[in-house]
Amino acid sequence: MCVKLHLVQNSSVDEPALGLRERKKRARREALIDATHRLVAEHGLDAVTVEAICEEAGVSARTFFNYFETKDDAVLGHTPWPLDSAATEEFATGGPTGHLLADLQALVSSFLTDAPIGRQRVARALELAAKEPRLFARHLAWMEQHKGQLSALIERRLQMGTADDAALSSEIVGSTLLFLTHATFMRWDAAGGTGTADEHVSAVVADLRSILTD
Amino acid sequence: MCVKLHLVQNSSVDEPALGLRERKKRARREALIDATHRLVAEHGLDAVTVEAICEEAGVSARTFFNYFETKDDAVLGHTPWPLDSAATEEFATGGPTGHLLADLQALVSSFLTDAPIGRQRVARALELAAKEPRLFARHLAWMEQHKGQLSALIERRLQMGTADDAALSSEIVGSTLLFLTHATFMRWDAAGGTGTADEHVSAVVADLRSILTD
DNA sequence: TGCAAAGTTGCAGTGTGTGTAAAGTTGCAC
DNA sequence: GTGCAACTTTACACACACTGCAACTTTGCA
Repeated sequence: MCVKLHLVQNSSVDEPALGLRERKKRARREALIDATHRLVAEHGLDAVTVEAICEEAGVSARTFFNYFETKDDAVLGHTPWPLDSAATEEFATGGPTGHLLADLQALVSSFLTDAPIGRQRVARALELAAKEPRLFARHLAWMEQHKGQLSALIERRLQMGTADDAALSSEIVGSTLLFLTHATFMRWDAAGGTGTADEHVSAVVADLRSILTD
Repeated sequence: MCVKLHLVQNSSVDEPALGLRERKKRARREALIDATHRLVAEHGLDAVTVEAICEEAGVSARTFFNYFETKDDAVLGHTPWPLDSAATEEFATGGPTGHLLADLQALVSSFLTDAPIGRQRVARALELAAKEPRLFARHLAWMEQHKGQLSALIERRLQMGTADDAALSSEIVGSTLLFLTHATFMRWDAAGGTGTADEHVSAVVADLRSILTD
């Protein structure tokens, strides 16, 4: 199968123009995700083989695994999580507001908003994940993988916080951060992708608080 | 390899004496878990094949998969979650205290305490899971698998609760329940398995509350 | 003792994921 | 443009997880 890649010229100003190599890489990555979505939507996760996906995308099976660790990751569009953004740095150094909870919410919001995969593709991934529990699990696992980095981030933050905050373990704060991200993600999805990440994370926090303060 | 099973005579009064068949089944199950623990502790998860485990346990590879869905499940001792215990029933019908939070805590505690696998084995599983992120992931996946049942449980409970509780979605309560279970599980492990599940779940709730009420 | 139900086993097969080395592309300096 | 270094893709071989199936063995029970 002969497939042409759509190479989009990056016209943003702050990002230096990407070379052909990098653009091809991204295009191929998205082509693989899209091919996976198409096939899985039609036949279901287990009935689709990596080989079939590769044929659809016009790429060798070996290449597939250069892009994704597992088949499931291709559906989810998972890639190593860029935990070195401006938002994470600001959080670690005590910002943006100085209140732990508010800043956690801001961080969750930035995670969901600046996802390294387009909004539409996220939506399609969610749709499929709802039908295939295994995908959901994989998503959780993927988040869990980054918990070490997250904990380190939080460790930095807690050391410059108030005495109150410092009494918390970075472990539990990290878990909470993951939980908030996850729950917000789901709530956003349940709302059909409408609204902003900010709104949803606030709603989740409110619910949680109401459960915990009986 | 010729391996003899240790068949423990069940002497409890309320449980009718188990037949030979059932006792053998349990013994084999535990033998498989133990063999897996031994080998994985020594060589690491990825270096241990199912075949090796079966040789150690004196069982055919095919039999292994009659007991566990995946290799990872054998480490974790996972088995279909018995969500029809007395504790779950009590929770669904508004008990034991009538306060949602307190009853959630009791439920978490019962999950961890009445695990269908012995305390020691749980401890060993936790030890191994700490070193192998994939196991953790699988554990999360396993919990996620039961979320549907959990949601149904919570749905029943919420319908007989106060107006306050009824405003919550069973979704978020279910997620919270899973989160509490998970976080407590980890905290218990971090404490080296000392203390009771009750104590740890309370501590987790306290921490969470302090994060959320800035 | 004998029969039905439950459990175990070997075997063949599918599919995921990895290591490796050769072949093809791109970036860049001259 | 030419040429070389760095990076990517690809084919191939392989290990291993896991499944379906059809004997075969063991247990429960009359």
